[in-house]
Amino acid sequence: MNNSGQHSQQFTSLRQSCAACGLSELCLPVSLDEVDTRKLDAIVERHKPLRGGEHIYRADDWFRAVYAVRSGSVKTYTLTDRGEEQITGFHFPGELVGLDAINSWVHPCSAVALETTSVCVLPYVQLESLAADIPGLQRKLMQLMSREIFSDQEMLFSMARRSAEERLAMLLLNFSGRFQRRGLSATRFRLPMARTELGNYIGLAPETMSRLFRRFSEQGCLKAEGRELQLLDLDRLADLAGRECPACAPEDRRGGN
Amino acid sequence: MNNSGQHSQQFTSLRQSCAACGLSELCLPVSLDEVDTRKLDAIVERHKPLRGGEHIYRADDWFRAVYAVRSGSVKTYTLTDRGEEQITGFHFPGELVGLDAINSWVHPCSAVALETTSVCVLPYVQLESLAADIPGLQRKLMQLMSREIFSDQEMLFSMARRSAEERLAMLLLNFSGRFQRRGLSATRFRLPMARTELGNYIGLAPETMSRLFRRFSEQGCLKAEGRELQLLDLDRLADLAGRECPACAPEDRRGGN
DNA sequence: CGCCTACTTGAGCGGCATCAATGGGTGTGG
DNA sequence: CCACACCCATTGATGCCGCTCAAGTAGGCG
Repeated sequence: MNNSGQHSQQFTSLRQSCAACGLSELCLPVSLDEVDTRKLDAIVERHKPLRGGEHIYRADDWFRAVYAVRSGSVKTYTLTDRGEEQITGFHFPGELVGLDAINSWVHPCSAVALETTSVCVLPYVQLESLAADIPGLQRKLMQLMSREIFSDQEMLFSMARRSAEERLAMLLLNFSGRFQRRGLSATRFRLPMARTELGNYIGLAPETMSRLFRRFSEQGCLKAEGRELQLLDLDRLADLAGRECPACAPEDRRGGN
Repeated sequence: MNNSGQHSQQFTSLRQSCAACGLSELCLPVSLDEVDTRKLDAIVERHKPLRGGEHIYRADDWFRAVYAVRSGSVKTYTLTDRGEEQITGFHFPGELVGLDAINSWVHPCSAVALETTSVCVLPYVQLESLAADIPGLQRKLMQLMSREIFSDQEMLFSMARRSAEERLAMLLLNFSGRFQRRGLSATRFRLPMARTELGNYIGLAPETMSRLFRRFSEQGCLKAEGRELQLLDLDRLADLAGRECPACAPEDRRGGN
């Protein structure tokens, strides 16, 4: 539809190598030797950064490559049959986007930058043949996909039965852990997305999100100023996320009996 | 527990080859030539069938292999921190189980046979090196994992906002499609699991499941006799699954207004 | 300055979990 | 063969959580 000009700017000197990338521990090249890393380097395309709101690909686009987030953040989403946006994931530096298209060769969801974001483009056909050459790369790819399956399932069964409070606590802890893996603070970070979007992702109405943030603040385990978050009590959040369901509070179960 | 004798039958001639397996279209060997299929055959272990209730592996077990369901059906589940079972998936012939363990080398959930079930054991280390030899196999593996990611995400965002009615309709259609892919009837099948388990999977109480089945029957789109199901109106079910949310029924929205 | 979107706060209601009790199906033991 | 236990399915009553609606505030941007 829209999408600004994207005036051709292929001249950017983006030949930063995988070897020099600070995310190599999180991304693909882990455990590759110098030669293999160079081979990988040779197929990676790096373009100029995307601005917030620009799409990496759209649902139903032909699948050509997977994308490694290098900086910034990415949101993936589909449109429901009712035309509403349904967010399927948030992706931070060191994480891959587009793996769900390998099976059908068509992207089942759209991916859009939430802020200024740069990604490494990994053309899939070449990545595949490279993986056949380099056992370590093949293994790493499989591991990444396996982890994606696992974390999706974890989210899945988290959503199924858990209360709104539990869902939000889990999401905050999930973010906390992912920021920490990147060497950032586990307790203090800035959300790149609106609260509405967080709510969309975990299946809660914006109003509920607002009330939850206030409740968490009142309980002293959270401080929020706009998108700037500070987790004040990780233990308490873990309690909120895990234990403490209506059915297992030791005292106070319903009026009678 | 129960189940007839199944006297130790190690002598069974279980060397049925992948080439002869009717599921080859669904499982791994698709598009492999005769030589490659034989190589795959060589690493596949086939044991005697499991009886209902027997485990393939348990959560926290060391990861050694992935498993292809050949006949019967499998349920995967974890225990929540509250000690309750949370079902993470149902798996039918031609589908792989255990892919979520590749990343950590430990099974994050348990897998148990729902009925008499036979599986092909695919030792992962050997599968991995075989995949490096056979590009077609590598691609197929990646596709399978990609599909798993996609369908998990689909389930995920299906659960997030949808009503109980929509969830059940989606699940029934999902099963219908999977039975059809195996060449079985899309409208008539026998569920291998209890309704309680279905409800557990989609996050609904058993009582709600019961009421939903009755409602669907009254609407004439379903006939259920115990675990024997007959989908009478797939179109109507699709409507229930997709459109028809509380917010978009054209008439009859709330009392007032 | 006006518009739009995000966020907040309050009021009301409905969907679905929960509790409770019953009935059927099946395996088990007398 | 029947009695019993156990699990699963059903049905009704009750109440809470979180969605919906409505209104107001605040912040970003042309």
